[in-house]
Amino acid sequence: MILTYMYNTRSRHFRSREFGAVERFIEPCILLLLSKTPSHGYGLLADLATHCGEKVDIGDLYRTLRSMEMDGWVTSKWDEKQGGRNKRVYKITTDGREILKDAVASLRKTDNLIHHLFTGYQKVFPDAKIV
Amino acid sequence: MILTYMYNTRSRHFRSREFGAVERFIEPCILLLLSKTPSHGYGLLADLATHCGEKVDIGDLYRTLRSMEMDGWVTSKWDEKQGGRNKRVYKITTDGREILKDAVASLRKTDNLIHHLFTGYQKVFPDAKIV
DNA sequence: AATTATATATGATATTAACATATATGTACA
DNA sequence: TGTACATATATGTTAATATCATATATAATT
Repeated sequence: MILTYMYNTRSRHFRSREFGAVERFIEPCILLLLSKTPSHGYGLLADLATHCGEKVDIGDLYRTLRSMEMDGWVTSKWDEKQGGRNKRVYKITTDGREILKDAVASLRKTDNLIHHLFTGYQKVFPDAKIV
Repeated sequence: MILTYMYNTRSRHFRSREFGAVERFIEPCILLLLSKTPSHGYGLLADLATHCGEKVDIGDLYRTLRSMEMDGWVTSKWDEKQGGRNKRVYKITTDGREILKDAVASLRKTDNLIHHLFTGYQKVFPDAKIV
C-alpha cells in the first residue's frame, strides 16, 4: 500500500522538561545501602531520598526489591521480632555485589558522557554561568 | 474485598544488567549540536553516536526531532538544493537554547548524585579498582 | 474515635525505549 | 540491467519503565 506520509503521527504526550534522570539508578543505590547493612523497604526510603534524588516512589521501591530478589541480587525474610507491623528485611548477595560493581562501571561511562556534553556546552557558550 | 497478598504479582520481564543510561539525553545532545550549526536527522546520527553514546535509534531520532519541533525547541524546513533525497533541516530556536541551559543544569545535579554514589562505593569498598 | 506514622503490596495507566518495517533517491559495480 | 548499498525520512508495534492511585495491616498519638 502506497502511503503519503502525514505530518507527524505519534499521539502527543506531555513533554517533560526534566532531564538527567538516570535509568534504574535506584537499584545501584539499594545495593550500596544493603552493602552497609540489611534493611527493609520502608526503612530504605529516607536513605534513598538522600542518595538517589528526592523522588522515590514507595510502590516502585517494593516492586524493585522483589524483582531484585527474583534475580538473586538480594534475599529477604520476615522480621517478626519488633513491635509494629512485620518487616521484610533484605540482604545483599554475592551476585548483588557483582552487579553493584558492574553498575558503578556503567555509571562511570555515563559520567564521562555527561562531562563530554558539559565540555561541548562550555565551548559553544563560553560565557555561560555554571548553575 | 479482603485479599491475601500473593507473592509478587507483576509479570516478570527481562531484567537488563545495563545501568546509568541517562533518560532523554538525546535531546540536550541534539540541542547542543544544533547550537553549532543547523543539521538534518540522518546527518546528526554520527555526531550523536560520539556525543550521546553508541546506540542512537534512527526512528527514535526522527520522532524526537518532530516532537521537539512541536514544542518549539527547533524549527525545520525542507532543503531541496542538493542531489539525493530532500533533507529536512533543523535549526535551534531561542526557546531551544533556554531548554538546553536548563538541561545542563539538570545534568549537573545528576552528575552530583552519581559522584555521591561513587564516594559511597569507595567508602564501603576501599580496595575496589576503578574500572 | 479519628488521624498519623509505619509497613508492605497491587492496579492501572502514562511514558519512554527498542526493534522492525515502509517509503524514496542516488551511486557503485558486475 | 539489475541489484546491492548508502543516504534519507517516517511509521507500526511491542517491551520496559515510571508514575499515580489505592488496598491492606499495625501501632502510636491526639
